[in-house]
Amino acid sequence: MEQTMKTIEIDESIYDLLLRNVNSFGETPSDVLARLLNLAPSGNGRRAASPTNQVSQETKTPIPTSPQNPIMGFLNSPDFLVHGYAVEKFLSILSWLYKRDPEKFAQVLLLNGRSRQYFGRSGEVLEASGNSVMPKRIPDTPYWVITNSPTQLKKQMMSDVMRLLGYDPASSRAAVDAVR
Amino acid sequence: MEQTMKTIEIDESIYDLLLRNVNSFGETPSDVLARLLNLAPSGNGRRAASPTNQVSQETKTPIPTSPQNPIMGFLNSPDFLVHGYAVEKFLSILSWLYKRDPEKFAQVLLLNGRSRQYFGRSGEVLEASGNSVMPKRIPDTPYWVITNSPTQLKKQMMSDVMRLLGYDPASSRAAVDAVR
DNA sequence: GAGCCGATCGGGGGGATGATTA
DNA sequence: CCTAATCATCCCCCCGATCGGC
Repeated sequence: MEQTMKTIEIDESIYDLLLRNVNSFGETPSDVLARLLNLAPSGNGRRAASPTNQVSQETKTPIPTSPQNPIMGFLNSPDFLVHGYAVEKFLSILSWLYKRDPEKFAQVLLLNGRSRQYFGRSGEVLEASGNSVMPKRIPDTPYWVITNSPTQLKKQMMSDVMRLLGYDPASSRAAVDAVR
Repeated sequence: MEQTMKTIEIDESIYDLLLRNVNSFGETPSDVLARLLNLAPSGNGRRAASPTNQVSQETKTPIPTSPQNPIMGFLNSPDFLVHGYAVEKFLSILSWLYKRDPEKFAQVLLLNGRSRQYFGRSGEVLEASGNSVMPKRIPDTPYWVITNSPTQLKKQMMSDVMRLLGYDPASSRAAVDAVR
């Protein structure tokens, strides 16, 4: 067990829970936790084989292919798949996001870069914040976005928008990957 | 909602797992654990048939999640969540603190390092106290802070500010953790 | 402004890292 | 001299916007 240990404080009720789940002599709180959380024990011993695990253990997100995710459905729909350019896809996704929750979408107005304003209620606002910003109206929406940016930045913007609007990482990743 | 706390040592891999499962600012390891261990079979739709993995808990008390004190509300608000950089978050929190009590905020002027002045009423004051100090105005505030410091020091500063302004440890910790 | 998209490259800033000092 | 904490240099990444490609 050559592992770095960390010390944390836990609520007594959790402590009790751990106690109740001690399975053999000599188990440390860490051992019990590892089992309960379904982690492979660090050094020794066996692990409880339990495939379905609720806890997100890795950063790797297995991308769901079926529309378990509302946005997946959209990203695979003809309406979206028509688009060829990254800009079109970018705008299209934003438009869909707006439609899903027009109120909350207003939050995107908070996003900006070092100097540029990323979103606005008019193209002029955006033009004022930088040069050759190429503002475009997000279709069927009262909002505008800047459009002159590396694809990588468009992805970044999409990621920020998704986070702000409260989407889960998987949906966010899907949307980001779709900007291309 | 005061609970006795217990201190335990856990494997670093578990610690990392907890970190990856932090859902909102201000959550303690205990909060995260509570959520993970408490997991109902499945939140949505189908249930994972994995009794092997089920935690024995006759605990009827739903384990408390993070208390909602005012600053946590802010830390989870769009206004704060927009920010990507540690500096931005740092400034944003300070701005919020100022707004809550502009008078008392003046206390921060007392904070300094070995040679550098940390806060001031102008950028020049701060520049005079060190090199490449990168003074920035705290938004919507007559105060400036130095900005060129390791994140760890920004956290320290935040901690000091919170203490000076009389915030409780939980709020302080939440603010400190949010600088990242 | 009006052709439009977006890669490329210059510039600037964040903040890690190594230096410095108590 | 050694350690811990602060300082500030400087690398790297990110953003901006020009300009090449279609």
